Amino acid sequence: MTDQPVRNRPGRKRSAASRDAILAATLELIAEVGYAGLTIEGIAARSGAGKQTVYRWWPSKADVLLEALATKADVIVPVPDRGSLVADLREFLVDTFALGAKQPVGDTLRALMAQAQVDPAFGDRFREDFLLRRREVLGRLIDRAGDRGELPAGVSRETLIDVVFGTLWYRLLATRAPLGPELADELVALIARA
Amino acid sequence: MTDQPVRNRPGRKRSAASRDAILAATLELIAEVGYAGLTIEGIAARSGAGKQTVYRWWPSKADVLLEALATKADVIVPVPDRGSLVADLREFLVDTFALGAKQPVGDTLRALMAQAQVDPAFGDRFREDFLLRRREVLGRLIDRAGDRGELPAGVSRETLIDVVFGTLWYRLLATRAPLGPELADELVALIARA
Amino acid sequence: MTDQPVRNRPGRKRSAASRDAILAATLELIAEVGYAGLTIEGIAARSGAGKQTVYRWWPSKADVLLEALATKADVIVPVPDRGSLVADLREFLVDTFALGAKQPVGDTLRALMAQAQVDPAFGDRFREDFLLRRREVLGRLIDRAGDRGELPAGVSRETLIDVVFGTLWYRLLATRAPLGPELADELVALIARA
Amino acid sequence: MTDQPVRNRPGRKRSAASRDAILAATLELIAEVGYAGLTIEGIAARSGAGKQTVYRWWPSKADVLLEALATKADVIVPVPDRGSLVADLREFLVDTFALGAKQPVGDTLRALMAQAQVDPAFGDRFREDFLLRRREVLGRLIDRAGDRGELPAGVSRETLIDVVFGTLWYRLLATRAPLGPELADELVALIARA
DNA sequence: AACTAAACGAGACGGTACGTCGTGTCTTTCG
DNA sequence: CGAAAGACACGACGTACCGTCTCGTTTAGTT
Repeated sequence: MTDQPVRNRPGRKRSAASRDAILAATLELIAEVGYAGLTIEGIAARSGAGKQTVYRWWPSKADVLLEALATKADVIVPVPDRGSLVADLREFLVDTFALGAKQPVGDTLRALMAQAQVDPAFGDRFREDFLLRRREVLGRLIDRAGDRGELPAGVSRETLIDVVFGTLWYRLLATRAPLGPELADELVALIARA
Repeated sequence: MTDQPVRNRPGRKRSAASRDAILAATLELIAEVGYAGLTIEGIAARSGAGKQTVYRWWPSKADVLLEALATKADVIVPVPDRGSLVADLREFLVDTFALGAKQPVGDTLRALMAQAQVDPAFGDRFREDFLLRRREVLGRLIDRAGDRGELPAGVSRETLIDVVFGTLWYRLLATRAPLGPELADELVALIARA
Repeated sequence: MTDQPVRNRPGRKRSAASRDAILAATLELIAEVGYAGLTIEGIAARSGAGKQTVYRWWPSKADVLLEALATKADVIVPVPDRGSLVADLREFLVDTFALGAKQPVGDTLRALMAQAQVDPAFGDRFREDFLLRRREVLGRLIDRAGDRGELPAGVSRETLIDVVFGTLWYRLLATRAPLGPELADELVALIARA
Repeated sequence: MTDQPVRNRPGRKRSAASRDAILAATLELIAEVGYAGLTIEGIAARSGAGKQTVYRWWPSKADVLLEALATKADVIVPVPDRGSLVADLREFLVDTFALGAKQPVGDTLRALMAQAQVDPAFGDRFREDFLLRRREVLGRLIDRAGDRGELPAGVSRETLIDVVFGTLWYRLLATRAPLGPELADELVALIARA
């Protein structure tokens, strides 16, 4: 995720043990002290690595966390074609909500989105490496519905995606209301009915 | 915003001059150095106040910023009844988008939402003092539409609000795509058509 | 000790209750938290007085302490004439050591001497109001011995005083060895034998 | 003075440049602003070191000052045997007084003795690292005189040391009278005559 | 096998900001 | 009008992390 070596440089190779220990320590710490209490100093201490080793491979604590998250829950899951927008969208939403409703995952996502606001460079990486990949999945689903003529008029593909993810993120970030299947049903109703 | 004394306590009264200088300095600094570069130390120095004075009245820099924002753009604006959901909602969205599209306001909102994720106590205050007030305004508009029978079936009042604000915030936080009248039209189409 | 009124000024008179409460609180606090932990803030809080009231009457916490000490143990005690330097000096030393050996008195004296080094203005007041008065008492005793021809040659009156008080203070400040009658005997021996 | 390395610990070594800069800055500052005006903040700023670096190696500003003093005037100077108590003691006193009469040295000593009263832990270090070493030097001189039978009866070795240093310190701390060779003569007379 | 290069743990370094404490001044209200 | 209460500007405190920089050690190629 951080580099594509290919070559054959001399010198000691990157230690997979360190990498794993760092990512594991990060996940432990985020659960124990929260994102605000997470520090590179703490990650290094907990993992038994030196600070330099962390800085060598990740530009910020948010990037460590992003990679740690990726090791847990992979971001790209193909969506099988269930034959209709209603069925496809419902399945996608129920799966996605289930993931976000898991406490540690939801907390991490909130922290990363927060950091993306404060650190623009990380924001770009977060968009690229996470948000856009998720949009693509939903996008393919919507394109299939478009081919079937199931989409509402007057609303662009991109805006539809914004509405779906917007509602999801708004619940996560703002109201912190539960993400359940009822919300999935309502969103499906809103989009399919239009 | 912090207290409603009514009191007759002895002792020197809170200095309005200090309060104003602090809020003004905060707005200057957020424009100059951004939220990440904003510090209580810096606010105190720029405003000519002591750090203690800031800490006495606000629990965090985000709270200062929230109050500073409130002095600039008041949060509650009544929405006149234009006779139909389409007209009401479009006007509300265009006005709201126009505010959020202003660079300093949008930046500040993003920073506050970010901080709300990281600092749960501030999160509660932000919800209470800002987010819920905005929801109320939209809620009244939707209730009027409900009375007229203009609302889509199968979607609750709260979820409708989530969809509208969710899309708005998602654009602000995630895609950073422009908030223009076209988006307003699409949202109106989606909701009114359903 | 700080002022000699005589006057007929208008306005409310100085509150003796406040003065006493402040001095009493000071003695309590010095015992509880030591000189370093003693603050004007704390004295005011403990005594129920306002900080301003303390500042109005004493220039520093050391001055409060000096006056509090004076209320406890009066500084000038006449020394009866026992007929010889040996007897006079021994009595003076035993009495003086007994006072300094009392834990709170010794601690306070050490603190005041320390403060006198750090704050030159207080140093002058301490010398004037305390140290010189003590020297005078010993000086009179030595003068009587001089009249009797009991003093060693080659050592001035002032230097003799320096030697006696120097040894006393050095034990207090530096070695913190006990101040007992044996030391009195040795000093008497040294001076009378010479 | 703070540690006995010998070690083979990993990690970057202590920077001698920082140490020297800190001690030098301390001596400059004590001359410019006095002990009360001396702050760790100021020492760090003047020396170009970080505050943490100062705190890492010294527990208080007094300890920095003590070590800075030790780099300037070494504390242990052997006293040559001049053949008699009178000669030895006079030389010791004249040398010692000359040192203490130097304005910055005297000021620093006064400040350290003051701090030793206020901060008991530093008091122990001051006694151990400075006062006792000086006592040893004088002690050896007195032991030589004892071997020659030159000491007054009825006065212990330790008390003799107390008398000499007591008089010296009392002049420094209390009367602030000059430390000149006349005082040396008088002390020699007092002790040798007894 | 010797050499070179990089990664590693450890930890000191110059910094910045933190949140708190005490100072001495001021303003307000009460008795 | 004195004295309480308490807000204020100021400045230093000691701490926590930041991100960088040596150290000495370990691990891989490359000669």
